[in-house]
Amino acid sequence: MPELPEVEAVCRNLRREAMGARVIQFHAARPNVIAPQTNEDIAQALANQTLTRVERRGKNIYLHFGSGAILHTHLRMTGNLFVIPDIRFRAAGTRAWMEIEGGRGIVFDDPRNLGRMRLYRSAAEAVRGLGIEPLSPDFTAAVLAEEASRSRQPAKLFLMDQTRIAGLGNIYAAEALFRARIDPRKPMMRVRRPKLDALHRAIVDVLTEAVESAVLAYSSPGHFNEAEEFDCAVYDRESEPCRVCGRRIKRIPQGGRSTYFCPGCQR
DNA sequence: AACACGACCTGGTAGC
DNA sequence: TGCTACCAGGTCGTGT
Repeated sequence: MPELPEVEAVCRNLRREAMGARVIQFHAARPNVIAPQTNEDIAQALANQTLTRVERRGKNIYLHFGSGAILHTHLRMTGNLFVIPDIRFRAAGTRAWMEIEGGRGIVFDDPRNLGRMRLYRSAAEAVRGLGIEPLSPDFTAAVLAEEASRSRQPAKLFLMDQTRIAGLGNIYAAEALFRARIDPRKPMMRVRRPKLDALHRAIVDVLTEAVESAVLAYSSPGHFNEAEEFDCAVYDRESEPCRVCGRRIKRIPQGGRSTYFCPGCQR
C-alpha cells in the first residue's frame, strides 16, 4: 500500500478526523512495533496530550502532540493508520492503538507486522537522514541534476533511495522513469539534462496524480476503493504491450525487487 | 563508498 | 484438496 501518495492520504484522513483530539491511552499489542521503546514510555508521554499536527515527510508520518512529543509511524509494506469511531471494536489484528476522546481510536493495522512506531522528542531527530521532499518547492530540476551528477547508481535505485528523494517506492519510481523515457539500469550520472528535466516533471506529476487517486481510494476509513486506483503504465504489467510503442513490458530484478519498464521507450 | 543479500514478517496465489 | 515456491507498495544490518 504505502508510498508517498498513500501515506499522504492517510495523513489527510488523520487531520480531518483526529486533529485536536486528546489521547486517553496508547497500547502496542506487539512489542516489536515500538521496540526498543516500551508501552510505558509511549503511553506516559502521550497520556492527556492533544494532537496538534499531522506531518508527512516522504513515507513517514509524524503525529505532533501539545507537549512537543512526536509519534513517528512508518507503514512499511502493509501498514495502515486510521481513525475508528469506537476503540472497543478495533480489529483483532491491530498492532497498536490509541484511545482518543469520545471513545474513538487511532489504530495501526499491519498484516505483515513490518511497520514501526517510535516516540521522538525533537523534530530534527525524527526526520534525520531523509532526503528532499519531492512535492515541495525545494525540489527543482536543478537540485535533481546536482544529486544525479554525483551518483553512479542505476536510475531506479537512485529514485528509491530515501536519503536522496524521500517518498518514491517501487511503483512510482518505475512509473516516473517510464514517463521520462529513462532506462532504469542507466547510471544516474549518465542521464543527460533534458531527460533529467523530464524526470523531474515526471516525478512531480506522477506523485501529484497518485496523491489525488490515493485520497479518493482511501477516503473511507481503513478502506480501499479500487476504482480510484492510480493507473500504472508499466508496474505489474510484465509482457503486456507498452501503451506508447507496443513493445512488451519487461520485468528485471534490481536491488532484490522487480523493476518494470518498456525496452522500446526507455533508453 | 558502493553494492548485494538476507532478515524482518505474513498472506496471497500460481503451479504441481 | 494440499503442498510448495515465490511474490509482495520497505528498510536495515552485514559482508564483500
